[in-house]
Amino acid sequence: MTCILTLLHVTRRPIFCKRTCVTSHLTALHSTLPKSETQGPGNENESLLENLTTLGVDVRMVRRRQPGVLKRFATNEHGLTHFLQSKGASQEMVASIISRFPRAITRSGEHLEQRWELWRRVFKSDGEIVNILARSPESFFRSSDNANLKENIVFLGSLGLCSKDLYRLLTTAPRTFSNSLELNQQMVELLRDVCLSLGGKDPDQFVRAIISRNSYVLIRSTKRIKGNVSFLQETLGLSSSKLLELLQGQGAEVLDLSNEYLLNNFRDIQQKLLSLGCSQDEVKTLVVKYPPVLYISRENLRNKIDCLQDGSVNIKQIIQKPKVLEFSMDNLKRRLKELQEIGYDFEKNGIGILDSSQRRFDAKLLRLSGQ
DNA sequence: AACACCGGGGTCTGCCATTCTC
DNA sequence: GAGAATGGCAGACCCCGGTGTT
Repeated sequence: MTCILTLLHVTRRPIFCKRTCVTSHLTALHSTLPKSETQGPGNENESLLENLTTLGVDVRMVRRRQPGVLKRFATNEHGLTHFLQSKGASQEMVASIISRFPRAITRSGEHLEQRWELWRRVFKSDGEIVNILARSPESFFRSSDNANLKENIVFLGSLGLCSKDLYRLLTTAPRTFSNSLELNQQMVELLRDVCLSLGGKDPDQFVRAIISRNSYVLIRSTKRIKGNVSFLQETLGLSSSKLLELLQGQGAEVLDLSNEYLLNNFRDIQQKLLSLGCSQDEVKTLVVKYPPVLYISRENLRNKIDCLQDGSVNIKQIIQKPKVLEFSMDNLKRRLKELQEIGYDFEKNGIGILDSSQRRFDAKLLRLSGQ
């Protein structure tokens, strides 16, 4: 298990204003909180409150999130602080970690050492773990069951994921670690069942394919995944083998969306295309050719289609080459404008130029301008 | 050279509800 | 019955380039 590591770079996925929303939400919430939540009940441990304040912890946040912790007499805030600092966390990080997941201070030094050692079986440096902790304290601290964690690591390793995929799984969805072993096993069983029910011959390979393409599957409910598979099956009317292929391919990317979101987005796509004179079959063609279209928010999708149409791209061309929808609005607008300036004819030349990489697009544009 | 096809890369938490445990 | 542990939820893309074919 010690070889489960490969370096990976971390950049982005839309982090949906979550943190800023929480902050503003907090400010708004605080002004309306009942007195007991801002001042605290009388049975809180005063010396603990002092300790936390000294450490820079946001006690109001603690009181709001896990008030029971403040009533405890035996806590380990200093031990936790020293422990995390010895691993490279800054004082601010520690304060933020405790503020966001107060129960962290109830973990003993021995427990922390053990848990860290287990995480280190997957991550090769303390710094990587510190970064994840700073991002998501709950993933590390929510469970106190180290034996379960150990079993989870063994189980996830036994799925036969390549080291890169396993590392990515636990970097991007560290909550997987804190799931009960049973929960993770249930999801894997569900995926195997889906595969077998669709006539697949290699359920293990299917599980690996799904997890490799969508790291979030294991932190979703089986109800959600099951619902989405059923929805795709019923809506797209594909044969079992075609659906199996879809799920192992780009279809995996939309499996973790909420059932309702998937349904609503499909309806939006359908409504938009039908209003443009397309047939029901063409709606399905679009989704099958490019399942991630279900991921795109309603407004974004409408804007992109409108923008392309305004730039003289035909909706039928979009259906045939839906990958163009993957590009940002800004990018599409820019390209359409540049192409318009040189009189590019989409009807004659197709829309392939729109979904090429920037480098290829620029090179092509240069050639066309030079002619 | 130009194009189409295709798959790769990166990427998630903080909260609430329910169940468990003491 | 309180606090701890665990399960589940909402939210909502973009870009690059290898390779085979003509």
